[in-house]
Amino acid sequence: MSGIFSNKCEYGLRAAVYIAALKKDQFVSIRSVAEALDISFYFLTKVLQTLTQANIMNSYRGPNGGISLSRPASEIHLNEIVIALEGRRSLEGCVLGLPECGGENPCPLHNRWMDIREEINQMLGSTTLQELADQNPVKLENIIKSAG
Amino acid sequence: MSGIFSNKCEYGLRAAVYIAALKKDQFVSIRSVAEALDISFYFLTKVLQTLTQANIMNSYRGPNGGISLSRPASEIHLNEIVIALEGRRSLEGCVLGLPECGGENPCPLHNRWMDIREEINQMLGSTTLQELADQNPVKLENIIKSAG
DNA sequence: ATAATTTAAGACAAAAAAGTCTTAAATATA
DNA sequence: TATATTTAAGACTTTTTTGTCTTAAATTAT
Repeated sequence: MSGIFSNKCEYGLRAAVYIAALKKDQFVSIRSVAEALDISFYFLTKVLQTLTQANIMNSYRGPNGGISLSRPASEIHLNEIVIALEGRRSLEGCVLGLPECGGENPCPLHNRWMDIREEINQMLGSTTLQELADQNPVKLENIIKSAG
Repeated sequence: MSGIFSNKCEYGLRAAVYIAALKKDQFVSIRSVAEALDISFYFLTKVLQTLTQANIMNSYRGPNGGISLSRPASEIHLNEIVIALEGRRSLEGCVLGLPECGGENPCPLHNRWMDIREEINQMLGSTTLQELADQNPVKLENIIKSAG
């Protein structure tokens, strides 16, 4: 009974927004992110490794190492993060899970779901980390631990 | 890496639409539904038990027993099925999984996601099994096994 | 009554997701 | 060079989801 996305994906999105909001041009340690967001350090490490492999983040080892966005926050869209962590199926698949479902072979919910899927993809594909990082500070604070 | 809903929920939706489309006023055996939809009989039994407990279906044991919709298909909305099988959080929760997120305490994605959540709830809350069952037969056939 | 059919309930098993830990590799600094 | 710091990789454990099976209960028909 989790949310619409997996924990992995929720954590990845939260971490990405957090890092973007720091507006720091050095590496940020995963440990500090994990503590700020109240996420298991070990698990977050795995999640961010995936984002690094997907070329969304950069990592650097050693003292003063950590992770950073691989590009300006204005060039990272949320759908990249979701696809890296959740897979394409979550954004492109049939609601009923039918692999054959598509334009010429629509399931009973196909058309109705298409509209929603479009909206989701539109939103995630057009929203950048920059936009989220530039929001009202109240909204940003709500992803960090002290808010909970 | 599954779809937007769990397997349980996908199966429940497919079975409900299938049963509605049969337009049969007797009980339909779970076994026949499982075969038609190519879903494990055992697992489907569990899923439909949940829908029966949620008062969406009726069941009856013994020869000629099986399951049926507990109400006219025109009075069963998709959101009921999703809530019964997937939980309220999937339709009402924060995209980032933050329990505190809400109107006065919005996460960075809150407003954007609200719009989409609204659409999803609107669609699922207004679409009935009847409407899906009355669609173009091609769409209906695509939930059954022979289509795969 | 007896046997056959069908769902209910609960135990059980397998697979996937979530989370933890250890060791290795890279890097910086003393 | 030696030590400390930090991510990478992979083993491992726990929890949840998914799927299977067995037995019980309800019901029908013989």
